[in-house]
Amino acid sequence: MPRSKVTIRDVASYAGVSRQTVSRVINASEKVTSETRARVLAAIEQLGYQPNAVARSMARGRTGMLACIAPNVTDYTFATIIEGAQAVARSQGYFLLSTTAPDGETFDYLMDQLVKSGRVDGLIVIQPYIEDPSHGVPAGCPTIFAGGGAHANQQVGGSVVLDDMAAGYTATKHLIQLGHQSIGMITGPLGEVCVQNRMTGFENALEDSGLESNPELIVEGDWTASSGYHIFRELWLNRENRPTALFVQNDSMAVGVLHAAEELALHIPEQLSIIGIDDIPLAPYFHPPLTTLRQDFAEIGRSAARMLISAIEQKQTLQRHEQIEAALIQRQSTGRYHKKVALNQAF
Amino acid sequence: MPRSKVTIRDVASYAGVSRQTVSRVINASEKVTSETRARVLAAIEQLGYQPNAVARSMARGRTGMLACIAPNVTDYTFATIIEGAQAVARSQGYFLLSTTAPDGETFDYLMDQLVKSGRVDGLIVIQPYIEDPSHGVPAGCPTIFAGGGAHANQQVGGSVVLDDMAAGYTATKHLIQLGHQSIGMITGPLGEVCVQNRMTGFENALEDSGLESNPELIVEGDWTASSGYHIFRELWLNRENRPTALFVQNDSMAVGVLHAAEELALHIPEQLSIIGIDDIPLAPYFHPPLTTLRQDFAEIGRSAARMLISAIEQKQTLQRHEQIEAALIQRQSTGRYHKKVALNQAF
DNA sequence: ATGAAAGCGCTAACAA
DNA sequence: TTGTTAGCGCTTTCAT
Repeated sequence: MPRSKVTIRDVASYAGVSRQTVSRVINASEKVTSETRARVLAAIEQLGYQPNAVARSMARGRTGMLACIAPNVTDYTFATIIEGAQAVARSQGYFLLSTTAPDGETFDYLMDQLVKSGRVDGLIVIQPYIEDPSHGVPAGCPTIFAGGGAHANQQVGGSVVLDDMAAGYTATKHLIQLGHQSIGMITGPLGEVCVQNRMTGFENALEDSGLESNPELIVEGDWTASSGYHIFRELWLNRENRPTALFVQNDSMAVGVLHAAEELALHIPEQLSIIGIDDIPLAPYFHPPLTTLRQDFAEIGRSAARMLISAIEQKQTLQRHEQIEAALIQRQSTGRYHKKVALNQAF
Repeated sequence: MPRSKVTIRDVASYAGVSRQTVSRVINASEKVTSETRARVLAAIEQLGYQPNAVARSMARGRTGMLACIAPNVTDYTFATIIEGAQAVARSQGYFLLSTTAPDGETFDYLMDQLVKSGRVDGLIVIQPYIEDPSHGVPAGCPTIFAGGGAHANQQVGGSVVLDDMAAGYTATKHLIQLGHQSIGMITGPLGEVCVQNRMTGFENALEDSGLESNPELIVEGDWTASSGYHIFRELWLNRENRPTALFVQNDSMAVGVLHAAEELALHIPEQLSIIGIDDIPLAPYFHPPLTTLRQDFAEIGRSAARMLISAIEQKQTLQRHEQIEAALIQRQSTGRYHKKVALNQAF
């Protein structure tokens, strides 16, 4: 779109005032007579004037634009964080530019193009990987780390993360309370912070109940349903000890497991309990409906945006670190451990 | 982030040239001695200079920023379109700002803030509703309508849409070819363009095969799994004529149907064939794996971004209208119609 | 309460 | 090939 033709000058001359007065009106300054204000407002209305955002950014040195960087935007969890952040940003007069950084090189490029070139005032970074969480966010750029994991040792920036350790603990405890003693786990990629934390929660829960974790029953997946499917088949068909319950670190993989179990004519939860994490919208519609932990991703996004804007507007320091708890959603994929049922498949 | 402190002036004086020369170097103009260029480049490197994007936008009258407006960004289909568009945008040196416009008021606000205030150079609009598709996109703003439906009568702007009529036809034809004669349909919200087109395709396919469409077997859903679930229960339990096959206008609703069918102890596809649309990532993992039509959403986004950038750079006119075809993905939720099986439920 | 002047950092048009 | 002169549209001093 070519530059909008009507500028502050036009409004000023139309209203018979100086440009500064117009500026004062559109910036809601108090130091204008209500009469002058009315005249200016009328002129604005008449001319259909809309202040040029680029010029304002130029003059003010701030753009009112935030960026959210995530590995991708199609994943339900990331998208929901982004949507939450966008809602808050917009309500506070900011815009949120979301973009993907699948690798470090892209991330660096974005830092140049977004931050160093002054396109945005602040950053929400969703960076789930353990390796170098900040990955070179330019010093002085207000940044909030969201969702991924506790980068608590971050020298700059606040964070809003899931309490993954508690989530792993809760999920595992749920299975233990149902009487399960042989509990397996399918993890996400080991290079991600949340995966490690969920594992720790898992181990802690077992330990607190005097159970031993069996390394044979812990397998690394890649978050996809496909990986859950293949891992479970392998686990069920080729291992000596079969678990009676499985903690799967996200719902997509859990669906893969459910599907494989179905193919193997396994009865869920009678022969195997399965718990996921995320509570994606389709979770209640799986076969059977999936017990899982609900994460409030939208709230993470909202909270991150709030923190970021506060920091930008210097209302508060950036050192806050927030954790969002997950809630157990009990459906039909988990059930009490019944020794007989688990051992003989005579249904 | 406060304005980056090193400007083109600093580089100029450091390199002992004028600002204009620096400008030429960073804009890859040919009219610079390779020796000067080297000196300037060295200065840039030394000082860690990064051109200020806002100032460039100001001087050039263009921002290099595009916006994609969708009803939401969490829906898999929208998110995928956005991701495709982002990839192309970035590869061409643009940024894509995606944002949501759940209602007309928000849309208008965005037009002011994004277009009239000069924040973006062009627009990709995902507006699935029949009512006023352009909804007041300011004249002169390069715009591409994506995904929603054929706004072919759009006076301004091109479009990249799904061939929903063909999709509806293909889905229905598939069921007919399996021998089904009593075919029901669960549609999306009737106010959406694609819904109408898919219905037309459905009707056409029936007609071409000499079948009559039964209005009793056509019910409006809202795209959610929950609506599919409830509609199907109602359809199955309270209607006189049960269909032997169901065309469900998206995969989420199809999952709801599958779930309800499971609860009713129906055998799919022996007693009922179900076909969806979208091919969401989890479709192969449903119970049974869902036959559906795959839509290449990423390609829609890519194509839309390409068209938009071409239009902005005046490489071509905006009047192109592209249609993306869907592909039948045959899985296990559809099967041949067997009269006996359908009539007696003795499995 | 209002206005005049001086930039913000860059590019475009013209000169040299 | 390089430098000079003007802006882009707005906000921010500082006067008045």
